[in-house]
Amino acid sequence: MTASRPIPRPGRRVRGSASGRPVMALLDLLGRRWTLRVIWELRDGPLVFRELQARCGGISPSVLNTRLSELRENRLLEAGEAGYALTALGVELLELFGPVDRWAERWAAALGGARRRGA
Amino acid sequence: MTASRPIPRPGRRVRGSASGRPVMALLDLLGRRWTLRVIWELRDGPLVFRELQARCGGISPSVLNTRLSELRENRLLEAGEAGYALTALGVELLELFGPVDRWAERWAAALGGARRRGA
DNA sequence: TCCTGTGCTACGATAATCGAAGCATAATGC
DNA sequence: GCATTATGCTTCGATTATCGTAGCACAGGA
Repeated sequence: MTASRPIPRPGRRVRGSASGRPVMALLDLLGRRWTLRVIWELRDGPLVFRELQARCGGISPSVLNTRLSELRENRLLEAGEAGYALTALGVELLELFGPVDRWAERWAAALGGARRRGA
Repeated sequence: MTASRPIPRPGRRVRGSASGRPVMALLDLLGRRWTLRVIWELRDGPLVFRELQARCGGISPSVLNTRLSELRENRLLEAGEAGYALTALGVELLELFGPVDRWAERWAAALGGARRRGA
């Protein structure tokens, strides 16, 4: 255990917010590197540790394990027979990102159409 | 110039993904520390630099400036008379988080009701 | 001129993340 | 029994991101 920051949880004080408002805890949790990506990669079903690691582009196992712990602690994810899977709560959260996926396409179109820079 | 990581953009390769899929770029962008929070704090209107910094719990100005650059570069935010404000795109993205806010409340309720640990 | 507020930079210190290697366990094949 | 493979996961040194404080340059206002 590397004993990093406390895992953000609703009702607790979180990074940069003394309020403990749920959304602040959520933003803290999701704002950590790879967290959003991990949830995203589990959208089509459970994945074992190493497969999940690969899907996340070779994220280092220590960080992945840390993220898995945080997400498990917050009941967004659980370990089962087939590997790690989103819980019912996790699926709900993921579903909120469905529109985000579609929006990202429009965002890309807006950026690509509006400017002619970069690659 | 600290020349950190390249700013993620749709169509470019991003952290842990060679695909350049818009949603991957978005996850990379939003997965950086304080990014979600900055967008969130601008939900009620423009804020000047220092006020935004304060709302984010005293985030260090260098990081805030980095985040602002990234968000400006991606047209989610712009600097105007009254300070920094979300663009139309930024508002759209924020609106996707409306359900997230409500969901966070239910999430907190689920966690609080289901377990009796921690403090 | 002296405040105050603005956006923002510099820089040393600290914490998070990386990258690679490896451990312990369990299942499989021989 | 013994090697092989796959599993979840740990360790550790190196790199990167973020922090925290101080301060600069500019623009009013008094």
